[in-house]
Amino acid sequence: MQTGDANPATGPSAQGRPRSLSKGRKRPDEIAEAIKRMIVAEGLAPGSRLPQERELMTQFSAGKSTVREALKSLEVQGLVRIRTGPGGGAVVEAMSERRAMSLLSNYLFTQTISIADIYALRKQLEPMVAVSAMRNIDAAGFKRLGDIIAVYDHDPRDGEESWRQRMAELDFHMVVAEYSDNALLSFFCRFLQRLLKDLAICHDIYKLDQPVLRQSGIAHQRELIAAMAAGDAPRVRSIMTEHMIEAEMHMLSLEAQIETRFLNEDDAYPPQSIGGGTER
Amino acid sequence: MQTGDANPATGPSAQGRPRSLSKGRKRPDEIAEAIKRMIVAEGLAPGSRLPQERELMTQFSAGKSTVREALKSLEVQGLVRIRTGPGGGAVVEAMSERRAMSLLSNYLFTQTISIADIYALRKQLEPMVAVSAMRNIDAAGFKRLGDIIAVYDHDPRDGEESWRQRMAELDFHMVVAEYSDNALLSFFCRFLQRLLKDLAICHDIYKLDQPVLRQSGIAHQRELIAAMAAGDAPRVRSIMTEHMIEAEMHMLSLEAQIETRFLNEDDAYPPQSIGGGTER
DNA sequence: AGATATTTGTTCGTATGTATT
DNA sequence: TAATACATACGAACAAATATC
Repeated sequence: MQTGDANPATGPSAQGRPRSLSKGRKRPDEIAEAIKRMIVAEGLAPGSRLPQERELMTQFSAGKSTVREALKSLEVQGLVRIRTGPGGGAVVEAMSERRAMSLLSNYLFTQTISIADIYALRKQLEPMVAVSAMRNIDAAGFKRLGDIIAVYDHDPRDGEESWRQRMAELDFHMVVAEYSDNALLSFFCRFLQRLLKDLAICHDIYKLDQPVLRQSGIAHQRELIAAMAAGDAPRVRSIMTEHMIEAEMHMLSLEAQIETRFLNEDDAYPPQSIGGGTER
Repeated sequence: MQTGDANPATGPSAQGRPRSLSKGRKRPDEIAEAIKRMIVAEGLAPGSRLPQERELMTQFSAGKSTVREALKSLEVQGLVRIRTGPGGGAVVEAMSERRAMSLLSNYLFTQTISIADIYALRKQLEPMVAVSAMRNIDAAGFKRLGDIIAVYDHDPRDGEESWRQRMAELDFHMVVAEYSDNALLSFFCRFLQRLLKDLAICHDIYKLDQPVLRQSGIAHQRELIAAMAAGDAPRVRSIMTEHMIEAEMHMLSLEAQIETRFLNEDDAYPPQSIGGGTER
């Protein structure tokens, strides 16, 4: 049964769309939910292929564009990726951290967030994540941290380089959090770091070089690496706490209230635009 | 210029779609991004109306279903709501916390999360959020908290009621977090609470009554209310910390590793299904 | 490398549902 | 109630991408 019985030009006559009931819910959403249920029910892992457009059309007796909308919805939610060509179609996908952050930033867009808010959290979470990372980091990880420090181990030539150094400082913490095995903690930390990278207000702050602070930051980070290598959890915690307090004081001395700016999942660090729709 | 010059049945001949460049990006995504940019550029607040389908079609020289897909994408992201009828169309919307959590849970679905992970965070964040809430809560807030406690101020008749009591205990913390003016902190706490409500493993745990723990929990919460009313921040912090430690011990004694289950934004507390696509 | 087949991507006329006036 | 304005849905035709031979 081909939805419309291949009714040529006449069209309207035998419309025949049962459409169970039009109880508020719209067709594409119903289909999207049905597909989701299918994914969980069959325990489809990332990589599994879903039925293709054609088949979904008949399966749900829906039109092409309706099915497409449903698929689009799933794509935006980061649950599937759609490919063209032979053997193409929708494949189940694991949502990227990047997309999760973009989506979340859309929510925060309407909220008011201050730098103080962010640091109130970082003061608690960064020490925790550092201790957690300590238990998993390896030589390669330490090398990555060392390489990052090298980026800001000298005076910046201009505001541009100063900004890049601040980004690298945040990358340092990004890498640390990456080694934590607490996925929630890691995500929260990295999200806060991402916010600091993208917030419009911070952008201006980062252009100013603060030699004293930068020196102190590097000192803290080197001590941190040593403490992590030594497996000294209390020391890791206290160093990171002090590091955060210092960073907070610096940031607070500049700006207080800011409006959340959007993160864009595609661009590098553009301070404004809403979080991404589709990967790449 | 009407997209296709109202070319009747001939159709294909003068296709004339410039399509700037087909560099990987697909049309609906381009349009969605363009609309997003429009929203930020013009600073459209929630409630503002976007151009309607017809106009967007001409504006982007795109077909109906293409525009529709773009709009669908924005809808899933919680940025607009679409209404039918005269004066209908897409209106800018503030993303709901509920949807933000659903979307985020889709990401966590593929990660491994343990109860210990959740409580490691709660131990830090709940005391913080309680202190933060203390500064904003009013008489009405205290009344809400008291009413919630009443739900579990007695022995449950069965596993069903025991479960409802556990939900109410989490609601207590939900309300506390609601009064914090740190939107990030509040969101993180409430998200953790939501996870505890929806995780499949927890579902089983909640069916067992633990009279001793419940009594102790109530005692803590009553002390907490008193400390908040008195504006005693250190006391609020220490009570909540102890409360969390106790709760963690209880939960850990039951289960360790769990797979993240999805949150569903529509249903009440169903332990499995992927987070919602569209509101309501 | 080029041709071909497969499958998604996009358009557009038509028809219908739904909310406003 | 009717008219109107708008979204919602269908599906055939065509375009573009991509895998396979």
